[in-house]
Amino acid sequence: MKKRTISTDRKQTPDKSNFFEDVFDVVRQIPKGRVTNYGSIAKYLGSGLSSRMVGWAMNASHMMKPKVPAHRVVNRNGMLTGKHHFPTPTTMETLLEKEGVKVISDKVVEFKERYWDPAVGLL
DNA sequence: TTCCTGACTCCAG
DNA sequence: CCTGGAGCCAGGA
Repeated sequence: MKKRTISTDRKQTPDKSNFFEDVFDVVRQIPKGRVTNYGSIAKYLGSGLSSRMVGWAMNASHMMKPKVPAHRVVNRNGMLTGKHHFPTPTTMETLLEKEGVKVISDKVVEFKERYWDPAVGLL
């Protein structure tokens, strides 16, 4: 097996892998009423992780405890690309609006102002 | 092991 | 402005 994946290689890890833990940890630190994008998280973790991996990790976030505020993570356009993966298609925007984030046409209003960069927030 | 898919992003046309 | 293709890493069949 040439391809040595983290989970297989580190199967001794208690959780799925350190990767999930890192992603969740960052997402959980997103301030209420703020949002971020996959690319920034990937870049913050940095190392070679791709944006897709972040979103992919979010897919497992639902079963994680404490629950991860995946609704605060959107794509670079501020569009709620992952809304379809929530219990209901309206869950994501509902949660966001409840936190004070307006969502119109599956997009975060004033995304640029609502944007929260992990590298800055965790500074 | 190889092939396919994915909650993304960037670059061209 | 919108669409398509390539790059990206990890997991499942």
